[in-house]
Amino acid sequence: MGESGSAPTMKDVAREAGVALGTVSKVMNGIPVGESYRVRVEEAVAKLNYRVNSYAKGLKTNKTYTVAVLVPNLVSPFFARLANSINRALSQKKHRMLLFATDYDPDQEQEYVILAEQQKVDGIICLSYNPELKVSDNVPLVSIDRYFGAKIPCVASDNYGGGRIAAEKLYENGCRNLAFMRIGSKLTNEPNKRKDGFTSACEALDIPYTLKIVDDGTPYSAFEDFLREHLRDGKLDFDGIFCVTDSLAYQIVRSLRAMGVRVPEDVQIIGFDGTKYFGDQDYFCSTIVQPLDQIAETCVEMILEKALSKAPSLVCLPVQYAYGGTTRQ
Amino acid sequence: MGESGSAPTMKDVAREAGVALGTVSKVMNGIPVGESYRVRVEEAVAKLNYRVNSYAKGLKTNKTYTVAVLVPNLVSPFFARLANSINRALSQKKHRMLLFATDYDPDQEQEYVILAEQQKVDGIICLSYNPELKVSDNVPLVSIDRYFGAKIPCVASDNYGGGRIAAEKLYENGCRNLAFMRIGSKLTNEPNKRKDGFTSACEALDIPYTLKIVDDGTPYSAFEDFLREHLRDGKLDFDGIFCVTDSLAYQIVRSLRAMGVRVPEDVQIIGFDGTKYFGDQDYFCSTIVQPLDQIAETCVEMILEKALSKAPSLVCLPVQYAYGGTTRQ
DNA sequence: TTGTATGCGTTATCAT
DNA sequence: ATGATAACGCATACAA
Repeated sequence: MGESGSAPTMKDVAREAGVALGTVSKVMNGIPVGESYRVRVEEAVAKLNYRVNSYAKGLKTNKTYTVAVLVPNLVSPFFARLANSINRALSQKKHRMLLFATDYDPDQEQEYVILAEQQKVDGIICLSYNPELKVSDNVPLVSIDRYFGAKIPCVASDNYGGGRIAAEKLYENGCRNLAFMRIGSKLTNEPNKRKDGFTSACEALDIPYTLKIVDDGTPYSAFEDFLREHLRDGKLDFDGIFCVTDSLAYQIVRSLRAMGVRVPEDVQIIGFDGTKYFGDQDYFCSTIVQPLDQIAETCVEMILEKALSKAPSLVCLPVQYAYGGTTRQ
Repeated sequence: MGESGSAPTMKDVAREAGVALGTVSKVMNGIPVGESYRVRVEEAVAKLNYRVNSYAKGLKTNKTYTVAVLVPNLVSPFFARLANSINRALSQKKHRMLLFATDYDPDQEQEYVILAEQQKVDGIICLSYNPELKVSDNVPLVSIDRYFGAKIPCVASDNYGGGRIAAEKLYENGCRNLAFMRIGSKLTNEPNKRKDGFTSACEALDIPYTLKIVDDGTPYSAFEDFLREHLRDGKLDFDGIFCVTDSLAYQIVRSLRAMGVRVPEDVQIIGFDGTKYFGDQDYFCSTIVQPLDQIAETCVEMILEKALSKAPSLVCLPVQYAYGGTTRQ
């Protein structure tokens, strides 16, 4: 292309079309120019296969149409779907997505934030596990699921409400003795509210509940031990279990079935997230579905909003119960 | 930051440190300068929280350390894992990933390729469904799973070998009447070779086989009809089935069990991809595992290689059988 | 309406 | 070794 094999520039186009540089710029940006000029420029563009250099443009305009997205990985279906939804939302607004996988590592998160800043992105959307993430205040940042303080807007599902719905649904389905299970960080993030909503609903319904909460890194067998402790004569103490994620719920279902406990006949189980087989088939389990598209769209809108400073500091979006085979219908 | 609220530049740092612009540049790029100068610059950088503007740098150096990755979506576990592996491989080589989801749409693919070119990426890695994708020849492109001709390197699993392994494994496990099932594009992409390897092995083993291949868009029920046609007195004609993907295999297993056919007792099933529950738990089914990390690393190495022109036009990487509960062990 | 000139933040080539 | 200066490709204010 161009003269020498490197990409053609506006100058090449201008020479080819026999017009001035500024005219080419105008045509490329849809600014009206004389009809004949426009045609000649467009022909030259087509002939040379010219592409605007967005680096030069970005340097000049201080706008890159690029947003950095930080998630732990793309292997967990939840993160993958989240990234997918964010990507779609950005794409609709003519923005591109720079994706960083942090692997839950606070140091990497910090490093990627710095990289994103160098990259002069128009904003950063992150699902962070670094409680003391430092970010320059000249780049907009929206957090998902983690409240960083009033200065940084946080978008999350209504985790508290989801916990309530789970308890209420189990109650409605006849359960009278519930359990909540969770493995997770001690960081104060929004998903922790799932438990609070759950216990609050149990208390309102006046039914007993048991909590089994273990720290990150605890082997899964801790849950199996817990289940076994509550198993007497092949019957479980509980008739309903709320698990903090679908992933955990799925494992619990397997363990219970292996122990001879029937799901949902003997015990009903509800997970959280709304994960589906292969992304598009059935739900793994009955679940509280997170509105990922809505979360993504909200994040993107907030990031691209100029007035981020006076955005709400926490946005909670409504969740929904969905049947997935591990509850009575 | 800086003076006015906008990000500080090298000029600001130079003024703050009382040195010349060029000196700051050298420090930022690790080029040796006098010890005292270096310290002063570093202090100024820290004080101002200065970040190199990669757009200015990219404009000057014509190197962006950014690679565009095009996949259909991040919802399918296979694509998500692939993107994850590519991201990791790029990250290790100090490159960033610009992710585009094409939704299988040839027009969008073309559009994103153009966008990537504008973005002056150092290369493009794509898993394309557009047989006539046009790409300027001044930007390196590596294709996954689709052979575009000798000029564009293609990286893929050894799909043919995988098909063979599936047939041989089923035979080894006692199967003597096999079936292959597939839903998929008629485009000539590498995964089509799964069938060829399978049939070739069947013929070598001298065992009969049946093919059920339907076009994209065909409802899944076509497979259930097919199964029912081959069901006599609760027994299936086949004792082994090779499915083109884990996703299909999973559905087939469900259908069969619903029909009262036992898996793996009555019929053994092998899928393809190596997909796991929630990305990190068990395999969905017995499967031919694709070496995603290796595919990703190969793509990245080739893209960052200067001598892409004399790269091999097709690289096939070895696959492996893995037990996942739908075969006899 | 079209053309010209300046500067965005950086690197690199010069003299010094 | 350090400091001044010219590009990189583009947008834009200004002059024609």
